[in-house]
Amino acid sequence: MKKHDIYQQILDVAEHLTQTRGYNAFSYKDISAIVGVKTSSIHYYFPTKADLGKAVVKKHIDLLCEELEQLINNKQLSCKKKLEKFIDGIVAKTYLDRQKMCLGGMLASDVLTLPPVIQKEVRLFFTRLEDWIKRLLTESINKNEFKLKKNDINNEALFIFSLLEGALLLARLFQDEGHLTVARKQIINRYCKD
Amino acid sequence: MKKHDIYQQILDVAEHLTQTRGYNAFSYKDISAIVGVKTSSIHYYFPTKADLGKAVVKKHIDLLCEELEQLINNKQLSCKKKLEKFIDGIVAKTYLDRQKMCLGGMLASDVLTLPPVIQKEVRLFFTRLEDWIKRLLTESINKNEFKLKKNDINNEALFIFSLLEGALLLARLFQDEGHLTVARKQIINRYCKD
DNA sequence: GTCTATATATAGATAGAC
DNA sequence: GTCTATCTATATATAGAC
Repeated sequence: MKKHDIYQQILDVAEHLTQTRGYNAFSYKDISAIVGVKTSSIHYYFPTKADLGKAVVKKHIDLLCEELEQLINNKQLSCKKKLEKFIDGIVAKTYLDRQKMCLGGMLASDVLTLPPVIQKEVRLFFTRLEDWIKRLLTESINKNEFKLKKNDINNEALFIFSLLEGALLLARLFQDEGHLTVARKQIINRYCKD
Repeated sequence: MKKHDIYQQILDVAEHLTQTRGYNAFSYKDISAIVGVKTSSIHYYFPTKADLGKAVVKKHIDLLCEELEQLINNKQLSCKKKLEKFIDGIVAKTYLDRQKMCLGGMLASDVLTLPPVIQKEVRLFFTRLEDWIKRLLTESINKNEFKLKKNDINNEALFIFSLLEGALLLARLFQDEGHLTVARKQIINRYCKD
C-alpha cells in the first residue's frame, strides 16, 4: 500500500534539503516552494518537523539496506568487488548527486540540536551500515579473500566509516573529488594488495 | 593592544556554540544568556552574525597555527612525536573538551548555508592545516624518518584529515573515543612501523 | 559601551472553511 | 487533502536614551 504521491515528494525534498543544508537550515516554507503545496498541507502529513526528520531517516535507511542486502547476497561478486560497489554507491548518491553530503554524516554534525527521536535514527543508520561492513569482512575472512584477522573487524569498520564520512565532508567543501578517490584506494588496497 | 574582555567572551562563547550546535543552531540570544549582556551589545561588537562567525574562525586559525608553529620548530622531537602531539592536541581541544566537534568540520557540514565570507575562512582553516602536515611529512622524508615518497605527500594529507574529521564526527555521535584511538593508530602506524 | 524599545522577517504549528 | 488565516515564538538587526 503506497503512500500518497505528495507524501513521497515531501519526503524526497526534505531528504535533499537535509543532505545539502542540514536539518536546522531548511523550513517547511522551503519544501512548500518546491513541492507546490502550502506549509499547512505539509503539517497534515508530518505534524511536526521531528516527525518529518524521523521519516526521512527511516526511509533512507530502508532503501539503503535493501540495496546492500542484494549486493552482499550476489554470488557472482568477490568481496573486493562488493566493497568497491559499496563505496561507489555511496559516492554516487552523495557527492556525485548534486554534491549532497551523507545523510547520516550531516545529521551527526547537528546531533546535539536534534529531537531525541531523530538522534536515535541517526545512530541506527550508522549501526546498520557498520553491521553490513562487518558481515562483508567476515565473509572475506571465511573465503580467504582479505588479509584480516577476526579480532580486527570492529576497528576496521570504524576506520572505514570515519574515513568515508570525512572524505565526503571535505570533498564537498573543496569541490574536489580527490578526497574520495584517495579514501577509496586506501580502503580497497588495505585488504587486497593484488 | 588587547581587545575588550566582553569582546573576547563573546568570541569564546560563539566558538563553543558553533562547535557544539553549529552555525545555524545558535543565536545572539544564546550568547546573551551566557555572557550576560543584551543582544544589542553583541551587535555593537559584531554588527552581523557573519562578522561574528568570520571572527570566530579567524581567531581559531591564528591560535591553532601559532601552536603548530611551535610544535614543528621543536628540535627535540622526532617527526613521529610531532605527529602524535598534533593528533592528541586536536582531540584534546575537541572531543575531550565537552565533546566539541572540530570547528572546521562543523562549518564544513553547513558550508552551503554560510555567508561567503565564512566559507572562505573555513577553506582557509583546512588549507593551513594541510600545509602544516605537508611540511611535517616533507621533514620526515628529508630526515629519513617516515616511509613515504614525496609524490604521495598531497594524498597523505587528504587522507589524514578525512580520517580525523570523520572520526571526530562519529566519536561524538556515539560518545565513543574508540573511533579516535583507531584513527590515531592508523595514521601513526602508517608512516612508522617501529 | 550598554541599555530599552522596536522593526522586520521567518520559524513551527493550529483552527477551521471548502 | 488543501487552503486561508492566524498564533506564538524567535531570529537578526537598528534607533536612540543613558
